Amino acid sequence: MATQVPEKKVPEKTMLPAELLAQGGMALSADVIGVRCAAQVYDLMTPVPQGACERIEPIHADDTSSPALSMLRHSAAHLLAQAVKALFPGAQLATGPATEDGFYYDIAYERPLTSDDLPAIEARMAKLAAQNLPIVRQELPREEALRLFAERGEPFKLEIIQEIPADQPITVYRQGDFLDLCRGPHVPATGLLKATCLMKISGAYWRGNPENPQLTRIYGTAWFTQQALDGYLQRLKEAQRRDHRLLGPAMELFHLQEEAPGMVFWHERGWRLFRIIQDDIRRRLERHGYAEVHTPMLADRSLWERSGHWSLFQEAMFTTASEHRLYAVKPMNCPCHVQIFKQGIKSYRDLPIRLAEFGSCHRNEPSGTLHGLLRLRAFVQDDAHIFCRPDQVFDEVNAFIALLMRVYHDFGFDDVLLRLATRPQARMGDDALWDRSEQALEEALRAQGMSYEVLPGEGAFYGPKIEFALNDCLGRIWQCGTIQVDLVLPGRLGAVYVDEHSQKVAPVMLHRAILGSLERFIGILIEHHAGWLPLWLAPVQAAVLSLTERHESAAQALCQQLQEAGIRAVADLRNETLGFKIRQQTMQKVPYLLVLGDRELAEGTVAVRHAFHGRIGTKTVAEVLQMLHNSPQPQDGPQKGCLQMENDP
RNA sequence: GCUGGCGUAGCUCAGUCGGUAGAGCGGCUGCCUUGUAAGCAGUAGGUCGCAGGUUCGAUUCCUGUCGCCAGCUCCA
Repeated sequence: MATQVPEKKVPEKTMLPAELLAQGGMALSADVIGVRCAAQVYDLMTPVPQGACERIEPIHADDTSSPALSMLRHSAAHLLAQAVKALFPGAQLATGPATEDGFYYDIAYERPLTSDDLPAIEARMAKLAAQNLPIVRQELPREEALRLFAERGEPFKLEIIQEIPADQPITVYRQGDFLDLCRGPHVPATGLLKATCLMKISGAYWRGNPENPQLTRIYGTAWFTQQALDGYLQRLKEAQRRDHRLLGPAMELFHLQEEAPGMVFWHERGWRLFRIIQDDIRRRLERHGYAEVHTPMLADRSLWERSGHWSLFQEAMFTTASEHRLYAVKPMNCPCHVQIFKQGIKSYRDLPIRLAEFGSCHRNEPSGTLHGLLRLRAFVQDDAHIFCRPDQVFDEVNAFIALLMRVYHDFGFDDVLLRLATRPQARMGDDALWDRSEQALEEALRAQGMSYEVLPGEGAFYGPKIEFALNDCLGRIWQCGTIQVDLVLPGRLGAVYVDEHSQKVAPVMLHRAILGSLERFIGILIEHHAGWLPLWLAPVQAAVLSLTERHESAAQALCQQLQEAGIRAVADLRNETLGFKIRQQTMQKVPYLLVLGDRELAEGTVAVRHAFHGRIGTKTVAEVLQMLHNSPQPQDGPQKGCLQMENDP
């Protein structure tokens, strides 16, 4: 971008926030830590350009808005750095920003810092906070700044200074004998940083590039009050309680073990859940004009060479050899689906052709990236490839988004992150087709009334895509659904159809998945519902509990009656107290507990308890069946939404 | 894959400054016959992740390796 010569004849008139506040008739009370001015936050040390905004608003030291917290946390990062420099004088500071709910600082030191070092650092931080050191801002000439940080042995800071555009001032913030390069804003004194604690320590590369030296990253969090900090720590604990890696085995759904890293052992209940989900998706796909197929798990290396996977994806593919031929275990289903498309001659009138597969894929992911069900080496995708004409892309994408949102809604997700990834620098296919494809995706998003984020340059080399992502319990974002335009693969693999002019042309191919991987989706589902799956998904919907040995046969009979009525029921006939059985079934998140004792046998009823909501009352078996059958089913049909059970008791 | 941490009974974890280990829960047996989130007693479980090294002796110290956890990078 060409920059005009800055018309900096007279330096712009500026005023400190305190003056501005006074001008506006507002006194600068002791708890004011900054001001908000035209959506911009200024700290008390930074002059505000006059005329920057009409109205300024003080920010108080109990503000819960994210700019105010960011300011606090950014200062907390400095406090951390100050403590580290005091304890480990040779440490070199890289960067230390505020994050979504805390802050970190990347530090290089002669030895890696470990979690054993944290208590000492934390203690020093508390001491520095107690001293209530004023935080002072200072603008420096570039040479002066370079000299200062060279003197202090901060090579990373020098690198950063050199990248600051020449027309931007260089500012440093000081507190006591500590000084850091920083554009601010910061709170006025370290005394505000009392509700601060260090969380964890890990590695990070300088500038996120693995070629660069690895630094120690220390994470912490900071809040304005101890109460807010405690609340945050409490929320973290809650989130951990939802962790699918703990809940899954506790609910007897699955386990993982080291002989099969990144691969799941599904137990009966988990596999039942898997099948319920698979059947639900299968039913919807049938209604939406998809044809389900099934393709080989292994294919000869030559197919992957033709598809381009061998050159781009080889690292991630498992291979196996037989009779002097090398096979790769499929990491994706697309090349195989193209092979099905290629059988016979296709007319433009045949399109779109939608081939779906619950494709079992293997990818040799780096060991460090594996994470419960959310990141595996073997997983099943609800994959499909739509072969269509360029003019059909919009309709297909439009229909897909509607289908996907319907599915997410039925599974209890209404908060979906949508991202449109557009053409990268390195790409294949001509620009006219890219224009048309990106436009089709964007128009479909608008037609569906979706808000989305554009990620410029993040598209695949073969085409633009829309990603649909969900959050897990720790706020991490996991991509599930996707729809990707592929302008390249059909051509590479020689797939064609005959158009209305009798010409053979390559179809556009849309890769699309709703759940992404069924395994990952189940992991997110468990966390989202904290294990309390909607009734239609619960692997066991009801447990019949016998009170004593006298009630065993009646319990067994009731269980069978429920099963015959299509309810997934088990009988708990163990010689244990009722309280014990209720506790165990509750921990396994079995939604309905049906108790049979003398009273119920005499009355011909059953005592119903909902594991989450508690006692419901006594009902006849007919009433129980009616209640279970009337509970909401997934839609994409005439029925209503899902039974929601959001939290634990 | 990289950096750091961790790996002890089925699970959660304690412990050994180097002398082959212990608790709670769970399991089993018996008692109890149970009324809405853990009844009582007894009892059996362990090559202390795996492989080397140091040592009279290693679960403990060292090295390597595998796995797990957090983050980085990558990704459904």
